[in-house]
Amino acid sequence: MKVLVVEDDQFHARYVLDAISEELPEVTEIAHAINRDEAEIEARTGGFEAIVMDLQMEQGNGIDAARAIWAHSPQTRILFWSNYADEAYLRGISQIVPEASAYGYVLKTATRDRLKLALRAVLFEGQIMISRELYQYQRHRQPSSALDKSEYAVLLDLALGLQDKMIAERQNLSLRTVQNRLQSLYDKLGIDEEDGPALNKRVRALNCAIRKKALNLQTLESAEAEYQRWRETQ
Amino acid sequence: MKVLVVEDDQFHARYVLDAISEELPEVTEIAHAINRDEAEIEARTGGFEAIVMDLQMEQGNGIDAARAIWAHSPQTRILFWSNYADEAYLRGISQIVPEASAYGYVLKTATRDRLKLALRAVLFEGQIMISRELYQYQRHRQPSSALDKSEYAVLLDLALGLQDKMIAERQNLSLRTVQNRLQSLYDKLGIDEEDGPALNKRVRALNCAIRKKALNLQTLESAEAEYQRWRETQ
DNA sequence: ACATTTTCTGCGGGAACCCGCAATGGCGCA
DNA sequence: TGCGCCATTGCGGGTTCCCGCAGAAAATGT
Repeated sequence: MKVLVVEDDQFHARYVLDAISEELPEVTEIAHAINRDEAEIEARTGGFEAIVMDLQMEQGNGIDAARAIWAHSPQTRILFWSNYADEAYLRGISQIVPEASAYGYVLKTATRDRLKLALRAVLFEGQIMISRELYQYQRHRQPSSALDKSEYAVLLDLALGLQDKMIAERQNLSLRTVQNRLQSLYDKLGIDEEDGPALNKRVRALNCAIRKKALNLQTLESAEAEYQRWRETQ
Repeated sequence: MKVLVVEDDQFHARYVLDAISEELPEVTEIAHAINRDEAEIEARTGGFEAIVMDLQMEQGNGIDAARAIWAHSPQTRILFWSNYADEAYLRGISQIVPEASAYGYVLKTATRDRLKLALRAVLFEGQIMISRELYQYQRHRQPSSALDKSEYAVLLDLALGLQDKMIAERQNLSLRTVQNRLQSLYDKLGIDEEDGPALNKRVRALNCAIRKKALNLQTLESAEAEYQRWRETQ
């Protein structure tokens, strides 16, 4: 079994490499990439069955790297190993994970035992394994506070700075429907329940989404890139 | 000389501790805190002359911790050791650093030699030392693209979601002047020069500020807390 | 098949926002 | 002192945004 580790922090890289060789004697070869370019080249040419990847890397972000890798070899199992329990990351990943693959999400603050467990479960057994801290965001039939898919899509467009008309065009909705989506977005982000004077709901929504970790810098960058691509074809 | 290291990542903590004992034999005692509470208690009771602190910690952020420490002992020298070269951090720090103290900002990606240099320069010699990657934001007489103090203040209020009238009240400006500030903010963030269809400038400004690292999650949290405090006294 | 609920859509109005124009008032410089 | 420059402020108008109302369309339950 061949495993690739993508991690730019040398200490964390060593830690994972050690954990892998301890927990998975089945692994015959371990490679190590320290940035996105290296990772994609290695993944394309190395024929790895499994990858451990840090989501925060210097150039680009881990989700885009994973998308590229999965586009080329959709059966690759990827364990994401991240500092942050952001809903934004989990949403980004679950949108791109292919049917044929397995993935996991472990926090760097997890114990060594939990990391080892995830390594075995995901890389070797092909299970899906998500850290409990994130699982709350997985609620599909939600308690009214989780964003559904279309609301999240509108949130992304709002975050880009698009106006209602443009969002309607991109989502193939009428203007009024977009405004309804925004309304429920405002509700779910809890914007009106704050007392105090009136706020600019649009900006407040972006602010809250970021503070609640529903969006983060990588999400914004990805959405921006996607929007620019969309605009070329409009 | 007594030094306190505030760092929640065990590997990075060990790295710094090693570097300190190698580079600064003058240090007689090294303590280690792994979160904000520990850091404040240690700093208050330990009588440290110098601190090395990670800006990203689990609870609260490093800047608020530094503010609390400096409020209690303003001569303490603090070397910030961070993963990110965000303008937001530098602005936050330079607003709270007391006259009597010295501080430094080093990236975790810096070489061991540069870290050692910063340790000696800041902790021992009491110099100011800022990583080159960040120094670009220090331009006081700026090439028209850097935000001046009042523009940054308006940016913070905008980011909170305040509307023009409220910003005017908080900054003691007329409505129209706030709008002028917003105008120059939009210019400097480069919002109009994008082709494409019109955007919602307010949201776009927040988006750009975040992508340009002029704001980050910690900034938003701090500004939010400060705003809530202000509202109590209104 | 029918009734009920939910979602989508258009219309209209009040509020907030963006910004051009012009008047005022400080500040430096010759 | 006088002149020009720039920040500040008020006014007005066009645009966008937020949202209540009500009808149309779709989904759901019986």
